[in-house]
Amino acid sequence: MFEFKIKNNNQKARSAGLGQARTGFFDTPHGIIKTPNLAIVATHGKIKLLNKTDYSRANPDLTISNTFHLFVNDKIKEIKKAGGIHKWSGFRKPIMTDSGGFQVFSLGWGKVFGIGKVARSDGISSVAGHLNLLSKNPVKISENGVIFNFSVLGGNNKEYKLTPESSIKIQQDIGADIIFAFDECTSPLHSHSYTKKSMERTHRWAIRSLKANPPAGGSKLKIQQALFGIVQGGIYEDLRKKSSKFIGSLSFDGFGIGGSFGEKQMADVLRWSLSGLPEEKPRHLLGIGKIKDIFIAVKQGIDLFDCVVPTREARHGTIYTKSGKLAIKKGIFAKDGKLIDRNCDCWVCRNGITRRELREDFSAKGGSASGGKNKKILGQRLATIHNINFFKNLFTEIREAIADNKLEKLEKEYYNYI
RNA sequence: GCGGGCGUAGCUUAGCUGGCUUAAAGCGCCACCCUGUCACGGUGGAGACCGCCGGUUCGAAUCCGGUCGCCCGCG
Repeated sequence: MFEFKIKNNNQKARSAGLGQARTGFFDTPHGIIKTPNLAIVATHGKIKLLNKTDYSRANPDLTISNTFHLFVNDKIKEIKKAGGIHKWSGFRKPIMTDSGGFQVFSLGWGKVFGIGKVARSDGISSVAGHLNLLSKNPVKISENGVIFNFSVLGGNNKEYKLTPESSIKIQQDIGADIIFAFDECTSPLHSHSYTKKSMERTHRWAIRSLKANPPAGGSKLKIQQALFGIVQGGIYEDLRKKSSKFIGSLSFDGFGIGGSFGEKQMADVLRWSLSGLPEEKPRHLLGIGKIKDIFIAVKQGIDLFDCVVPTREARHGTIYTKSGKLAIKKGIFAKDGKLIDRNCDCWVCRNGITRRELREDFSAKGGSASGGKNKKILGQRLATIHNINFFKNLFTEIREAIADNKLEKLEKEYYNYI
């Protein structure tokens, strides 16, 4: 189990200096994941708005759920009782869970400073310059773990605690095929010294996570979960390389590249982050999924991704087509009787839904207040199904292109996104 | 014909015992945004000479008269 077979590592391209792209198969208890591939985000256990039928229509290859959100929303017992997340959700393909480490950032510094996974260049210059905001951070980090308390932001006074051990325990109860070590995601706003301190703590947490979930291959435990360690180090070359070497030396089943960074640093940060990892194990780039970035990462040798982009943008009315994004809520589509994408084979397009119809399905109009809302949700559901299929096809094309050594050519076909 | 009600952004309305209104909101429209989901979303923006004419007043969307249009009763 959890064997990773690299099928095509594009030796020719590598020797020509054109990149490290590779294809492979990752064997899990719920099927083989062809790589490169993308996990569709299902934070609370299920992809937002999709019912069981929609799942079979969208048919994602794998999904990723979130330890922190399932924990805080008190779903763990329910999932465990059902016999794990596959039975609980009805999705029988590979599932991952994130450890909650990202929420240490997204609900902490990310929220306080209003920055996201990929920080924009015009943001606040540094955390050090805004120490007055320290007291507003609802996330308290210590060597032992992390305490979340949202009362500083006006929430209730309840505390939620996660440690490497408890995160792993929860992830075992959830029972996904691939789980992640507990870490702290840092941002480009953090200084070298803080990032170093945080990274070293994340390394200690990695060892603790590993101890709490011994590798499946070498253990007699019945737990059939692959554990991925996470490389941190922010935007700093020395730290990234160090983290890569350290995490890469541990007996993880695969690796995640974590952290929030600036838009222009993607390729560099990835190169440094991958420098110390063993070739024969899968590498997952956490949270990245804009098409431009996917190509950058695949060329660096990333095997797996997860990202909210396909589903969140679908809910916000952004429809992906090969010739570019369609902001389907705009007025220009009110009389557009064309198919959403005539080259698309998704369930929505196969059923002949036009742009005008999909736009109408995003409208809150149409009858009673609740009817309007349901109608709006219909559009969002259809868009979600379409976008999932779009990204699924994108990755199929990427795998084929790597095998045919035509990745550069494929990237050019997506010029609208580059 | 008589009595009553209503006419404010593209739509639905708030304001209507006059100055806090350079007229407000929701929807719609436009632009931008979304990267290990606090998000069925966020941030901006355009858009109204308050039906029309006249009067009272220092000052009227708000009061008065007339007029046009629509609605409801009674004939």
